[in-house]
Amino acid sequence: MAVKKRVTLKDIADKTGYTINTVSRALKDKKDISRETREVIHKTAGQLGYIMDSAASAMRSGKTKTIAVIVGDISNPFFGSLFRGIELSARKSGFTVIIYNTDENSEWEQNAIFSAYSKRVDGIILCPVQENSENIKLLQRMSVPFVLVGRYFKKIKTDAVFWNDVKAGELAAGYLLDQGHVNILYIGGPLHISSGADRLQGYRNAHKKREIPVKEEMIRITRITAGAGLEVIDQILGEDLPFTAVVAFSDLVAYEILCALGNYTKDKYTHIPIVGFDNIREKIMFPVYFPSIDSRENAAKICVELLLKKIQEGESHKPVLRILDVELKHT
Amino acid sequence: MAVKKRVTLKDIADKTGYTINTVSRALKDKKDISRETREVIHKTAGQLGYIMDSAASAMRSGKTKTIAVIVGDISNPFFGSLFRGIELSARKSGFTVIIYNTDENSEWEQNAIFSAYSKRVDGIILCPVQENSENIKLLQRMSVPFVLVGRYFKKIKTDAVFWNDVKAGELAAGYLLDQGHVNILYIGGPLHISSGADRLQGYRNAHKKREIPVKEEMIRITRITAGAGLEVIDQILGEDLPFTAVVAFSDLVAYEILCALGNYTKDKYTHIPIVGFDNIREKIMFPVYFPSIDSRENAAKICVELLLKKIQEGESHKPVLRILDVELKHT
DNA sequence: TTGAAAGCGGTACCAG
DNA sequence: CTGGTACCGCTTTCAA
Repeated sequence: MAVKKRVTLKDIADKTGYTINTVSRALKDKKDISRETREVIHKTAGQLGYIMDSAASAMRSGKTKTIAVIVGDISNPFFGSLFRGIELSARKSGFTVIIYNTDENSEWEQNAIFSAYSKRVDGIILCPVQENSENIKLLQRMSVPFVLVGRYFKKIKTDAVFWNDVKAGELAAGYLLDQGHVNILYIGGPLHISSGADRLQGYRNAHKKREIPVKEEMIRITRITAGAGLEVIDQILGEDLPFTAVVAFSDLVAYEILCALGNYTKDKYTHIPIVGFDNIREKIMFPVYFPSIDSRENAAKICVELLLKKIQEGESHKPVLRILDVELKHT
Repeated sequence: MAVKKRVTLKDIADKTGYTINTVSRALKDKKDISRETREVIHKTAGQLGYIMDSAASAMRSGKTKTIAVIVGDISNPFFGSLFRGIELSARKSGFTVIIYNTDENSEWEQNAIFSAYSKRVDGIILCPVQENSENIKLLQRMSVPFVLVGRYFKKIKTDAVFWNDVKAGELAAGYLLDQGHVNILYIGGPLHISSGADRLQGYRNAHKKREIPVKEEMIRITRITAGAGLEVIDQILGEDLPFTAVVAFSDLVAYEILCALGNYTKDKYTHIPIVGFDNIREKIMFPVYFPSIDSRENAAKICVELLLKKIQEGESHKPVLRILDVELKHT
């Protein structure tokens, strides 16, 4: 049963005596084809091992049933887990997913967008780099349906699904402040990233509400790619900064910090009070415990639903902001 | 600068006065087009914001410059990291990557293969479920270039890149045996999976070489999807099994086991001797340390190179097995 | 060096 | 209910 050449509609048409057209419609179960015909065609299609050429289909119909997901780095479990959720939801609606990594770099982000457009994806889910807003404007000009995830632009109206990061930052810092800490090291992401700015704002708010002054030297901004946490903490430890607790930009950064601190304490497994974000331990079990901020909602699913809705509605769609509520979780 | 409709070659042709054909070849920098013409065409293409329709291109040329990666679960950092490496290598050669998750389920694996075929991917990198060999035979019949990663079939000749898992198992068990442990719990993957079978073989070999008897009740086979480690250890702890050390199927399972054991000891962070596989800490820092088996080679890169070679060579390609040497790494 | 024409494999649209 | 035909946008081949 060698299947060297691709089986096409024509092969089925030849074998059954119907036209390509009829075969095409029969296989799509259009109701204007008689039950008998449909069955015959389906059967021979099965026998021949027919698999539709989606490139051809896409070309004519303009629909690829494919969405692109563009994120910083898929090997980051936060994105990995998000992506997995997206794939699951997308699959349920018959969509396939292409992935692009930006490494938090605008140029690669642009390449990804171009490539996705070139492949005629039906829509894009993007966690934007946010160094500038060029790429977003580009997406808008191309009029490809897209949804931002995890980050948003204050000045541009787009669909977006993101966490309430001001509240997140406030919860994190507040938790530690309420334990009596007043020197809380804050290691956060760049301020051009909305979550970076918002979480820091939350950190400040928490202090203000408790009338505790924020010490600016406790605030450290860093890259959010892998290894960044290590670098910062390494530097900080050279400064003799009197911090007694830490708010880390993500659980991953928190782990990096604990790794680094481990080198400076006798017992590697006694760690200082630290709070992270993303609650990665809910997805990947890990035997080191600290509180983490997260939402109860399924961001991935919400993204996909929103995107599909947007794809359906087309131009008439009005931008929707879905802000996910967050809470502090003790695993 | 509204770019509503897609810009096509025709638009450029109309604007420059050349034919579609000439435009196409000019944009591909074929040398049978005069420098002048090329420049004019490139310039107007830029002005109009032309982006090639790869669906159309693929249809005619048969090449999509896309590969599919099919793995168990991308949210597993092992696969996430592998995938990332694949994407990096593929990108360098101008390839895009589609991803499919099988959840270690043959049926989904088949769907993934069909979908990839339908999208006319140029090649596939697959970590096979191995419940049976139907899907591999399917791939061979479809004559899509593919490379297996992490697992191989003893009875079927295919291209494959995988770790020396017998040695891996031997190193892991040997390390613990040499520390004086004689009751080493082995928590491994299903035996139909090559790495599951091979690592267990290695565990046995290590005992044999040291003339230490293997106690069969120390051998536990489990699923390898998330949470499986927890289940097994939970059950084992009800049995009062006198193990003093553990060989875990992967670092992820090791972490799960440490989580579970944490519930039964006073100090959560004092853990029993355990050895894992994959050395996930090399990619993602975690402040819990134990030895892990891994290779020095870049599996992802090797996979991509092999696949691209196979794509180029076509039918003439002879299957290649790349067995990666492994070692025990103390982070 | 450039142009004309024939497809790639489907789908949309209209006719019968 | 089924067939005919144009056509999606690009690449290939051959001719000029």
